[in-house]
Amino acid sequence: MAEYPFRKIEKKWQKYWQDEKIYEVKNDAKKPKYYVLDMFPYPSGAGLHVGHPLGYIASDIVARYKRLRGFNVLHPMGFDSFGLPAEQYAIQTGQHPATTTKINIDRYKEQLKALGFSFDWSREVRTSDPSFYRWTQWIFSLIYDSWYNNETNRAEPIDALISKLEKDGNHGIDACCDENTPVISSDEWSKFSGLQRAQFLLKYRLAYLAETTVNWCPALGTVLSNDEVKDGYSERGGHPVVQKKMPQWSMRITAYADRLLKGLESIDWPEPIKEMQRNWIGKSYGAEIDFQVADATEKITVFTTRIDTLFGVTFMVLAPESELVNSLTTEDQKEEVFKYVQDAKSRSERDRMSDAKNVSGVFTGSYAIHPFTEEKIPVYIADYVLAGYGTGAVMAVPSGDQRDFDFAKHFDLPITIINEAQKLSETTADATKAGKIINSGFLNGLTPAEAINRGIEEVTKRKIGTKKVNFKLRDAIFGRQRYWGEPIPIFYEDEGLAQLLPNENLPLELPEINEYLPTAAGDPPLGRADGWSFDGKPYELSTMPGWAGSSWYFFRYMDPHNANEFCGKKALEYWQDVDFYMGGSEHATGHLLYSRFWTKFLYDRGLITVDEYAKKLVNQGMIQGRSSFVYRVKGEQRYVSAGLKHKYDIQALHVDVSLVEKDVLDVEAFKKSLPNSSETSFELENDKYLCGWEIEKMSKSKYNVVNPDDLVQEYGADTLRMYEMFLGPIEASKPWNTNGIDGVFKFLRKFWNLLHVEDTFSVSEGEASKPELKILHGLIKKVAEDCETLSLNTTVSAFMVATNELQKISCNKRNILEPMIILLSPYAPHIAEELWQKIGHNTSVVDAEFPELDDQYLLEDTIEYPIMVNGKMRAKITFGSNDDKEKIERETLANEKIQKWLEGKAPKKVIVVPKKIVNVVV
RNA sequence: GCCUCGGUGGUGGAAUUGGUAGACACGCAGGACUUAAAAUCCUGUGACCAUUGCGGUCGUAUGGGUUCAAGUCCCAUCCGAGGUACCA
Repeated sequence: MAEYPFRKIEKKWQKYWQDEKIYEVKNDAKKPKYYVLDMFPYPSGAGLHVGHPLGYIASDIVARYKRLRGFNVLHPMGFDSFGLPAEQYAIQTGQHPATTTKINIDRYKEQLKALGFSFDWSREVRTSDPSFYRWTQWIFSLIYDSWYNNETNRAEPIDALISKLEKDGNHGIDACCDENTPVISSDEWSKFSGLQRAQFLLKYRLAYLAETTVNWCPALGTVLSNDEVKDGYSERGGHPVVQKKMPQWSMRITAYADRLLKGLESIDWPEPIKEMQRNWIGKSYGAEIDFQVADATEKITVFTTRIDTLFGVTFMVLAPESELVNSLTTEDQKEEVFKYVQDAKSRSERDRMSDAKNVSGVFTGSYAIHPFTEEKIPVYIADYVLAGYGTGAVMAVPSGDQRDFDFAKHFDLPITIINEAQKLSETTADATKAGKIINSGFLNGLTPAEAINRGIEEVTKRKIGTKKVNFKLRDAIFGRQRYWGEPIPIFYEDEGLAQLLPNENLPLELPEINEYLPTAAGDPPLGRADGWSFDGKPYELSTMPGWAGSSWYFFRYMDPHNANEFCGKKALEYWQDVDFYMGGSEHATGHLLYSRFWTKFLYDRGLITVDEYAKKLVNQGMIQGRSSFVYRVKGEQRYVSAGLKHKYDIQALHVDVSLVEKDVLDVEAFKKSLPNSSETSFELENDKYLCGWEIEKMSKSKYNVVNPDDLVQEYGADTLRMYEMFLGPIEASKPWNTNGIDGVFKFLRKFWNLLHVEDTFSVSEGEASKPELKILHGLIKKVAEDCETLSLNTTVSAFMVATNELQKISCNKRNILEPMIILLSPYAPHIAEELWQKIGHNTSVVDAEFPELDDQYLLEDTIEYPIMVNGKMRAKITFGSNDDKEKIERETLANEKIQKWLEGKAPKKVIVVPKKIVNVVV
C-alpha cells in the first residue's frame, strides 16, 4: 500500500488556494447567496486548542457543500480584538495592547490556515481596527440620535421627537423613556435652556447617560454588564463585583424587550438558547396595585403576577433602596432601619447572595391598609426584595410564596390560606393554582385564573391598580473604564453637556498613553491622554464594551472595504442575513442578544432589510480536556501506577498529556521533566506505568491542552478535520481523546490507495457496475442529507463503509471515484484537491458540481416482509423486484408466501402486520 | 429550587423516528506476513448458557404502563450536564 503524502499535499494546496485567491467571493447577484458565519474569536495569547476548530470545521463543511450546490457562499473570518486580557497583559508588561493583539492574530491566522478552511481572508475584519470601529462609533451616534416611539413601535430620529415636543410637549407621547420623565407642555419646552433640553432628551435617547446602579469590579477598575457577572464575580478574572451608583452610558435595550422576545419565534435557533433569552428578558404579566399607607398620604405600589392571592396578603415589604423607606420609617424604628439599610448597602452582591437563606428584615413602624379588607398590615424592609425589579415593593402572601412564608415565620406574622388546594407544612408554602379561591371576599369560589382576571377588573374599576407587564431585562451599561476599547464619540461642553462628535470627525482614534492604569484621580486610563479633547472640549473617558463591535460585524463582512458606509446598500440587498451561524452557547444572553438588538435598531432606521440577522444558529459543544494523573506516595519520590494507588497514601498530580499515550506514561520522558530524577522510583503494573484520568476544562494549568498543530503535523489537517467530526454530534460536549484518530487516518490512506497502484496514480475507464453505482449513490444521498441536517459524524462512517466496499471489489473506476472525490472535498479538501487534479482537472474542486443523485440505484431489488408469530417477529421473507406495477401483486403474493411458510408450523395465532407491508416503499 | 437537554458494550458513538439494538471507529483477543518487532492485512468481540446441530436466555439508568412490536410513546423514581436564581 502506498503512503499518503499528506504533508506535501496540504502545503501545496494551501499555497495554491492563497495564490490563486480560490476562496475570494464576489457580491455576484447572478448566483443565489448563502452566508455561513462563525463567531469570530478573541485572539488570546494561548493560541488555538483542538476545541476551537470544532465549529469552524463543521461550518466549513457546510460552506463547501453549499458551494458545490451552486451557491455563492460568503464564509468570512475576523477577530474580536478589543478586550480585557490584552489590556491586563499591557498593564503588566507595558506592551501596547495593539502589539500583542497583532502577534496573537498572526498566530491564529497561521493555525487556521493550516486547517484548510475556505475563509475569504480578503474580507477579514478586526474590531480594533479604526477602519472598522469608525462604523461602530457611527452606529453608536445613530443610536444616540434615536428614540423609541411606542406608537409606531420602532426607533425614530430624535428630531421627530423634538418637533413633537415643540408642537405639543410630551403629553400623549407613548415612548420608551426614563421612568421619572415629567410631563411638559410645548410652552415649557420652548422655555428650556439648551442644557435643560439636552438633559430632557437624554431621557428618551436610546443611548443615554444616566446615574445608574452598576456592577462595579474594583479589581478590574471598571463596570460590567449583567451578563459579564457570574455569581457575583467577574466573568473575566473572577474578581468580586459590588453595586455602585455612577453616571454611565447605557443602551435602552428594554425598549426592544417585546420584539426581542417575539423575534425568537421566527428564527431557527436551538431551543435552549431561545429559552435562555426568554428567561433573561423575563416577561411577566400581572398588575400593579396601590396600598394606602395608614395615617399618611403615601401609597405603596406593588407588582404582582398573582392578584388571585390578594386576600392572602398579611404584610408588605420594601427593598432597602426604596425611596419610600425614609418617609415610612417611624421615629421609634429610625435607628434600626438606618442600620439595616446601611448594612444592605455595604454588602456586595456576592455577600447578599450567599446569605440568601438567612431571613433578615426590619419593621418600618408603618402600616398599610389592605384595599379590600381594610385591615392594617405592617410594612417591613428586607433585602430579598429587589429595588430594580417591579416597583421595589411587594405585597407578601406567606401562604403562597416561599420567601414570604419564611419571612412570616421568622417575624411571627399571620399566614392566611386563600386556596382550598393549598397544603402548607411547617416549612413550606404552596403556590398552587389548582383549587378554588377561599377566604377572599368577592374572589371566593373562582379558580385562580378567573380570580386574576376578576381581580384586575376590580382594582381597575376602583382606580387603585392596573394591568401591567414587567420585564427582567435591564438596560445595557455601555461604558467601560478601560483603555482597549472603542472610544465613545462624545465630548462635553463647559456646563457638562454631552455632545456627539460630528460624523466627519470619525473615527475617533484611541490616543497613545504612557500607562494602562486609571489616573491618580481615579479617572479611566483615557484620562492620561494628552489633548484628549475636541477643540479643547474634553472627550468621554470611558470606552465601549466588548459586545459593541460584535453586535454588527456580520454586516461588515458583506462589504468590508467600504470607506463611505458601514455596508453598501447593494451588498446588503444581496447578502441580506446570515443563513448559518455557528458558535458557542455561552453567548446566549450576551452577544446573541445584543446583536439582535442592534439589528432591530438598524432595521428601524432603514439601514438594513432584515430585523433578525441569523436565520439558523447551531451551537457546537465544548471540547473538554482529558487530564492525566500520576500518583506520588506522600513524602517520597516514588510514583505508583494507577492500579496500585489504593495501597498507599498518595497524592494525585497532573501530568502533561503529551507524555502519556493510551494512559501509559512515558516514564523516561517524565523522569527528565523532574528536578531530581535519579532519586525517583516507579512502581509499575505489567511493566507499564498507568495514569489515572479525569475530564476537565481544557487549560494550560491542567496540562491537558491538545494543540491542533501537533496533530496536523502528525496526521494532517484532513485527518484532524474528519476526526473532529467523527467524534460525535456537533452539538454535544465531549472530552477530547486522540485514541481513535488512527481509524480516520487509515480511511484517508485507503481512499488515496483506491486511486493508486503502489505510488502511481491509476484509475480505469470502464463502465460502472450496478453494485458500484449503488455504493456511490448511497453516499451521495448520505452526504447531502447529513450536510443539510449537520449529522456530520455519521457521514464519516459512511465514507469508511463505502471505501471498504469499493476496495473489496477492487473498484478504481473513474465514473465512481470522480464523484466520490467531490463528495469528500468538503470534509478533506486537501486530498480531494490533489486527487481532483490527478484525475485530470485543472480547476479547483470547489468549482465542481455536487454529483446528482439517481434514486434508481438505491432501490432494493428485494423486499423483506416480516412474519409475526405469537407477537414476535420470527422471520422475513425476501422476494420480488421493485417495480411499481408489481406492487399490488406482490402484496398478495406476500400473504400467500407467508401462508405457505407457515404450513406445517401449526401456529396458534398469526398476525400479519398490514401497516408494515403497506408501508414498504417501492 | 426552577428551566432545558441527556443516561445505549471496555470506550467514542449508530439506530431511516414504533419494526431483528449495538452501524462505524477505538480498544482487546486470535491468526497471516516477519529471524523478531513495528507497520499492514484477515477473523472474532454486549452478557450468560450451548458451542460434535446451524441455537437459547437476558439485555438501551430503575420500576410500572400502552402496543402484535418500545432505546424510541406515557407515568413515577434515580443519576449526570448546561442555564438561571430572592424577578414578587
